[in-house]
Amino acid sequence: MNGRFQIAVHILTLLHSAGGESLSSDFMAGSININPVLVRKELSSLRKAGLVQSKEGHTGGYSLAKPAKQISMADVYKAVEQAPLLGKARNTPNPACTIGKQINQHLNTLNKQLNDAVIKQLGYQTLEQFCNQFK
Amino acid sequence: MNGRFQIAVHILTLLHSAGGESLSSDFMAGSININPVLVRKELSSLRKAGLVQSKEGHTGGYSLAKPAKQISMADVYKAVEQAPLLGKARNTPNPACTIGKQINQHLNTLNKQLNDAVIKQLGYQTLEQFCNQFK
DNA sequence: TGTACTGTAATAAAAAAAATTACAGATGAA
DNA sequence: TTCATCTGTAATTTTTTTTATTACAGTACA
Repeated sequence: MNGRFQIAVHILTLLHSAGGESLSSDFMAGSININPVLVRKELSSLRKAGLVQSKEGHTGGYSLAKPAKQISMADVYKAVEQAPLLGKARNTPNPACTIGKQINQHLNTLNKQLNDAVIKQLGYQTLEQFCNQFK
Repeated sequence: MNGRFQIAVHILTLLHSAGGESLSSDFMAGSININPVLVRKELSSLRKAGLVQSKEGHTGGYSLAKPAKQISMADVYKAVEQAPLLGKARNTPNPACTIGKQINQHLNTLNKQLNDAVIKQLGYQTLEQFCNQFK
């Protein structure tokens, strides 16, 4: 179980708190307390999802690509989550068994329904609302 | 990310399909295609949650502790899930940073809200309904 | 033109998950 | 009664995943 979502939220919160100023991956790594390369990797996902923008070179860094009001926690989730919510089984059920043969298909359906519910729930909260909790 | 939920559902589906007959952990391990000890560990959680019952000894084995109609997918989730849905960060954010100092608290709140939503969603489906999908 | 960045790839180290081994205890069958 | 077949766990090893580290090419500005 990894912590990509947490890291992504932490990054976005830092960027929002910077109020438009751009931040470097090294600076953010210091607040999150993880390796800067991981931060850049996460930022790469967030950039591809259109949530942050980056600038290379001397005065480079990262900033939000759009107002925090227009970024929902569902957007963050969609940007970083890859594995099914309820975990991913590494086994291959016995195809000679009636249950084993079909179970993955039904579990996938369940996972999809749940994923939709989670995205809906996370869609209720914006990054701005999340950040406003900080005093 | 582990596959405990999948395994638990697989176990319960097998037990339901057995129609009251008890099954051994070895038999179930064969359908799921994982180690029998893992199956017994999972069954241990399910037993503690009141979803299955077991009998030791020669003609021992496992069976459902109540009708599949009275077991919801939320019950299964609650019986086996331990880690937060969106993953668990292993870092300790920098306490000298305003954001770092508070972020875990706010992420926990978010996680709790999401957990409630997931339990609600999973509560809509019973084990019986899940099993009825199998042909 | 050198310094401070981003962007990745490749590799190593650490942590988590799963498999395996081992064995005590229960229960019914031979 | 004793043996075979189970459950229930603990301890250990193996495998897989996650995170950290190293390395370096490319960009932009001072």
